[in-house]
Amino acid sequence: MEPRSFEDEVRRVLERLVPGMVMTYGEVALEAGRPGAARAVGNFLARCDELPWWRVVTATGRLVPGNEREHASRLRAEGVRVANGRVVMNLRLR
DNA sequence: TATCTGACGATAG
DNA sequence: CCTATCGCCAGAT
Repeated sequence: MEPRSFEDEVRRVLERLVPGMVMTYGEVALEAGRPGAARAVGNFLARCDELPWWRVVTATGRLVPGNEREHASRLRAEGVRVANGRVVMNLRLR
């Protein structure tokens, strides 16, 4: 069997995200079976308009550099809290 | 095979 | 909180 490409793996992950859900680039990479490829995920999303790229942010909740206005707008439209240019992340208590 | 690029991430200061 | 660094990855050259 021909192994699916990196981009196809990322599509699989993004396609099952629903409005209001947000993931980090690193999480997407992990779910796609490519731990550590967070940077590659960003590069791909940068030139992919068929996917919900706005539902992906950095590990600290930062939005897309240079396009924060639109990014925040799209997120808020789905009920996601955004403040000071970043998504209000859930506190992951351990 | 070697380098370079970039919507990343963790860490040190 | 911020910047500087370094490590990592997939693609393009």
